Amino acid sequence: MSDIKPRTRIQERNRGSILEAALDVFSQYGFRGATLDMIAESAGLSKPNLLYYFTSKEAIYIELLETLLDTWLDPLRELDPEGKPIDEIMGYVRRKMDMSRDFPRESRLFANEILQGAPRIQQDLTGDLRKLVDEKSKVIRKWHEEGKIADVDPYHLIFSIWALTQHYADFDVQVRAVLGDKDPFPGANRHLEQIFTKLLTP
Amino acid sequence: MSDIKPRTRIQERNRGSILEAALDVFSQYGFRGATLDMIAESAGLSKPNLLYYFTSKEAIYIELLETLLDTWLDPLRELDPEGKPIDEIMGYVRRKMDMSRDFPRESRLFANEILQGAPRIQQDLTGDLRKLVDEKSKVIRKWHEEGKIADVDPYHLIFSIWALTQHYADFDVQVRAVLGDKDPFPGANRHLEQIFTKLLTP
DNA sequence: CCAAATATTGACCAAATGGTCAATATTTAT
DNA sequence: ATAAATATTGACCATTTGGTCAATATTTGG
Repeated sequence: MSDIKPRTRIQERNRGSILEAALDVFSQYGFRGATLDMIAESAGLSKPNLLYYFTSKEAIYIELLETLLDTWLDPLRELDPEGKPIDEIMGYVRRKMDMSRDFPRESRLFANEILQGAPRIQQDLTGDLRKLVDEKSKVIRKWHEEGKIADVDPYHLIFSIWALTQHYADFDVQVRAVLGDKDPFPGANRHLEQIFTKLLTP
Repeated sequence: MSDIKPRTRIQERNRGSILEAALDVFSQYGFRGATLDMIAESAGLSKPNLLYYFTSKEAIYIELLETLLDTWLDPLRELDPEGKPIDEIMGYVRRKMDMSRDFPRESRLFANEILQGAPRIQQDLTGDLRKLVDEKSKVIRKWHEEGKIADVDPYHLIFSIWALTQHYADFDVQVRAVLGDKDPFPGANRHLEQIFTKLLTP
């Protein structure tokens, strides 16, 4: 039934190396600024070898972007309309902070694609993302109408969460330059807890 | 005394066109992803003509970055230790929002340089920026000790202001994809006013 | 072990890129 | 009007870039 051959040991290994290396390079230099040579060198392969596994530079980039988008919306999807509102929102903030701490390169890949004008994910933005944000905005608005949280603009609340959490990944270089050797995340988590608790408490 | 020749009418015009075009291209694609041909075309000049005015791609980029950094810290410098704390901080937020609205490309140029690891402004980050943030953090801490504002982490407060204000410039494509045709800034300004007023009120 | 399948890579290619340069056009200032 | 200074750009260059390809090496599975 399935005509697709399973991936060999070497394919698994090398595709993984390439995607790992590519994530480094694309997240730093964006699509146009990255080169196949950079990625190949970082992956420990020759360029033709790399191109044995992926048909083109674009194919690598698209694979990374699609993987990223598959998971990037999950934290917001988990916001439960039946849960306690402040807990649910704070849970979302925590999930996003965990992602910024654990997947900074993915965050920067996304930031880079957005800075480029989002040429490859425009449909995702106006489609799935918009729908999800619309949906969760209704939930947040309803929570306010039930007196469970303060009156906030749901859209700008969600943008705030993105802005504040992703900043620690995207502007990591700047944050660490200012803070010196100190890990930013513990203080950031406390600070964001404070911001959103005060903001949302009715 | 001064050996420097004044710039001619044509030099002023063409340097301006080049810098304007370069800001467009560098803010979208970063240094590596931008090309002299793109900039020249956007400026309405030939590439050798462009290079008559600037010695290299790097020289154009550095000029833009230096101009940017000259003004980027001004809003924070204006924070007056003798003023009313919440007014002063809200003033800073407003100045930053005005910048995001009026100079989105500059914000994106900065974001792009940071994503690249800030190779050309590392000294600015660990030098002037750090000093200024340290200085204003002391002011904020003192305001709290005098009971004028709530207890907040001054560093993360400043990062929050950066994150929330710059987001509207840097992720403009995403914000507008979600909001549709609606101008994000009025709602954003109200929302940020709410966030910081609640956060800071003792 | 061995043949088939997969993986590797040096050599190569056309196009793109950051420039350089000299001939020519335009502007300036007297 | 005119000579000097400035501005413009086609042609060119060396290097880089995203690939392509065939010879060879390695792995796989019977």
